[in-house]
Amino acid sequence: MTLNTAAVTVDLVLLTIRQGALRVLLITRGIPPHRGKWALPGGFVLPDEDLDGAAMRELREETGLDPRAGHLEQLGAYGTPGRDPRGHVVTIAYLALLPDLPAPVAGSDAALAAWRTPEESTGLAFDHDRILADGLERARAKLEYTPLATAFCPPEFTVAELREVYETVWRTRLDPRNFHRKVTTAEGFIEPTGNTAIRDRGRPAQLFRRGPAALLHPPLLRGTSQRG
Amino acid sequence: MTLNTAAVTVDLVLLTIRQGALRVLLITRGIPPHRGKWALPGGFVLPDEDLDGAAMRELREETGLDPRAGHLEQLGAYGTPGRDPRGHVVTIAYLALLPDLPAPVAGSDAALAAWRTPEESTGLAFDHDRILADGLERARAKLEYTPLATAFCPPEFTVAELREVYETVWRTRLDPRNFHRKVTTAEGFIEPTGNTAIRDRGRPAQLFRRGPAALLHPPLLRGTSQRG
DNA sequence: GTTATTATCGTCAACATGACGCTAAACACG
DNA sequence: CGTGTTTAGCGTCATGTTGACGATAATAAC
Repeated sequence: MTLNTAAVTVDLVLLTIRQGALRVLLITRGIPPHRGKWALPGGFVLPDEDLDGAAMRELREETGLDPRAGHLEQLGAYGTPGRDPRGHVVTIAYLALLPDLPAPVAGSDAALAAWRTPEESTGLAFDHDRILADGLERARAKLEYTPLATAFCPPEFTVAELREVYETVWRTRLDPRNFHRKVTTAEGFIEPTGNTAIRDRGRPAQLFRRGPAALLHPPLLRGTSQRG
Repeated sequence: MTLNTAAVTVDLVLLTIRQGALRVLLITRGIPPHRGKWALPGGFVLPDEDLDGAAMRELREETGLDPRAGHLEQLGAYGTPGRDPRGHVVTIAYLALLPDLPAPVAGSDAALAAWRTPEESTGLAFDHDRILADGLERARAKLEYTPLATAFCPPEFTVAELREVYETVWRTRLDPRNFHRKVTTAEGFIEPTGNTAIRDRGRPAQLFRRGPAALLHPPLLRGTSQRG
């Protein structure tokens, strides 16, 4: 039965919004191959460990975050021969959308892990450039027809904060009034908590939490308005 | 580096429309485990073989079909410990949408392979019930916002044939007039070939081929009309 | 010819969208 | 306190899209 075996790893595309920009968590590799290069965090799947379980374990190890705080889903399998010089290594990539973390990165040396923008994140080890590109594309597409933008937000958030998620991930500006109408009328997207908050300036805003919907009806299409 | 290795297989969810129903290709297992049970076709990834390449090879072996005739995409990785009694086996599942094949199933014993409806396809070997369910869900979702319904059609097809694809996969009825308007106005979905064809009865219909679009704008949402 | 059947175009009300005006409620400043 | 600035959130309107369905065209069967 040992016709052909491969090592199986999981790699994580961890996305968050920090300092007004979409950022991905990268680590520097401490051991060969690609020693010293930037790479996506990841590791081997342990014996008797579920793929999803391995991804959740890695997420906890890298960020100290409970996977339930954000969103974690499988992105795809990458197994091109030669993608790892050590031999046949198949990696299962996962995509996570996370709220901005209170602590930088728990459990990791700050010099070895950093939140980078996608533009700063070229030349990664292995085929991680491709995996990152696939993850970004998946994230952008999913914001249209799922309520996953809320995964980038803390438990309570304002409509403006949710709009900033869309504007950041899609690299566009959205009309605040039309956006407000769309997200508050989309069934099950967000629910008012009854609380209000003052963010920087201006009138206080209502706080919302994520609603029960798994799909957006109608979707928030990207062809929305550009604001002056 | 041999910390933990697993066997890597590909399994295929091959969907087509035959005799007015959506059908999936199943095989009967000739060897243990699960000998005699129905299962999705699949096999081991060969050394130095790409995952996509292994899926295309299996597709050719099982159907005799060129992968370019339909659509083939990765569905996901399944690696729960215990899913295969032989040990740690991770499978990469692929989803294919295929036109109705001229020959039944080339290169396979007819008694060992069959096109079954999803309703007939419960109790499969391994975790193939789950993989099949995920594949069906993916196919249904993708018809909404991609032009992949054309992958179920021959190179030239009528609007009515395309509509039957949607009706079959979604298990609904769509209004022929509104459907015609939507697919002919959606940019790059289908292109007229200039030919016409008479199908069963009635006025001859124009023939179309698939257009260049990769995404449907606007999407064909499922909330369409029920016809009496 | 008449009838049955399907293709394709047209109409219309309901709804959704994008552009944008307007008021409300906070803070900063004098 | 009053005024200016900022953001929240509501309202309006022209335009586009959708679903329901009428009408006509083009074929085969008879």
